[in-house]
Amino acid sequence: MGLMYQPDAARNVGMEDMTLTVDELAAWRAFVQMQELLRARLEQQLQASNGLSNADYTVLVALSEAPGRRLRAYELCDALGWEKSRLHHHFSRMCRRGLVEREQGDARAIHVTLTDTGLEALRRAAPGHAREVRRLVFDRLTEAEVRQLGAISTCLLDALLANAPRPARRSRRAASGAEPE
Amino acid sequence: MGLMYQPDAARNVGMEDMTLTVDELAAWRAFVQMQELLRARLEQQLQASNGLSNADYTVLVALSEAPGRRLRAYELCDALGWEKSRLHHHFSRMCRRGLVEREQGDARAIHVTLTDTGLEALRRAAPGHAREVRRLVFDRLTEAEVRQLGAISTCLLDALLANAPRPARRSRRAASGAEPE
DNA sequence: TCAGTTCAGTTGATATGTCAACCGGAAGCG
DNA sequence: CGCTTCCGGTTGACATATCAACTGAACTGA
Repeated sequence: MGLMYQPDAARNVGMEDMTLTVDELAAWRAFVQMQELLRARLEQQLQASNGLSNADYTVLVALSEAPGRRLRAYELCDALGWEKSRLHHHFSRMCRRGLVEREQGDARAIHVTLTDTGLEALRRAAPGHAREVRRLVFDRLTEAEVRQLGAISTCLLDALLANAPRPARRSRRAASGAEPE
Repeated sequence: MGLMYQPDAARNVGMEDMTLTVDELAAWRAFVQMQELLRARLEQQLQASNGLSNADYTVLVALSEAPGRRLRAYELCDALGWEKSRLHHHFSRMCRRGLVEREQGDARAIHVTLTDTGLEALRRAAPGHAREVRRLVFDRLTEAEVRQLGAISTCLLDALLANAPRPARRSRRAASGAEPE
């Protein structure tokens, strides 16, 4: 997703049955580009200051909030919205760095546990990361815009979760409150 | 970036000097998750229907809009906001698939040219992709929300482009109108 | 109890993105 | 001219993400 959908694109590409209006086009392009740049910046800040990737950070946060600072692998997958393979690979890398530990539970259960090292890394990284988010995002928006952004995001997120891909996935917002179903 | 910044996270992680308000937290979490899911869905749709990645698609669109369907490598970098290394690697892969061609110009100039095959692939992919964007995003939003999303995105994007990282980058919105400077 | 299925987890191939180091032509400057 | 610096482009190492195939435990139903 990039700078596509410009009015010109319709001509060049044969999208005569244009599916998006000009306003939508403009909003979409700005959104996509903003979102990519923002992601890259946050990634760089985390990486440079703490040697963590966004993915690392996300895993650490999820574990730090779990009871006993650990979760079963598939729970973590659900919480993050990751597929099991991604988690497995990433988990292995984080294990090597001592941020998390693998524990064999009963039967097939594999527990992912946050180590002290991991928690310490998260503690060091969190304030700077939060500051960056404030600096790049919330310092630029009015209160109304923050509300709008939240509303739009929630609306789109719900739709995305609802019409899920293959297996009707369960709720993706783990760790926030009561478990679904 | 994931489910971080929950009120609980502050306790667990020692972010007592909380940098984000509760409202901001909620908006941020929804935004991040929505954005990741949306990206994944669009990627899957493109990949499944046309064997293209988002990155492929973005390159194809940028080239299709360029005069003569070609750009110098660094222009393409600028247009996409990619670093040269990323472009080089991706370009090589797309070359192998016959979507684009490499042309040695004068001196150091390398021209990236859209092939007929590439244009054809773009033509086949564009309508479905646009439909997916409409289905997942614009069908869910009111006109007001579309305007808000555009305004917020533009605002944040400008800020991101302004306080650029290392070398003060030039404008990132290429291919949309007159060339900068 | 056994067959078929589901499910958690693993693995490997491949695609993708990032970083830092490098190469050689171009530009600026004495 | 000769030197340095800048810059477009290349390369390789590595981290990351995705997919499909596989393993073996647990469930299901006869």
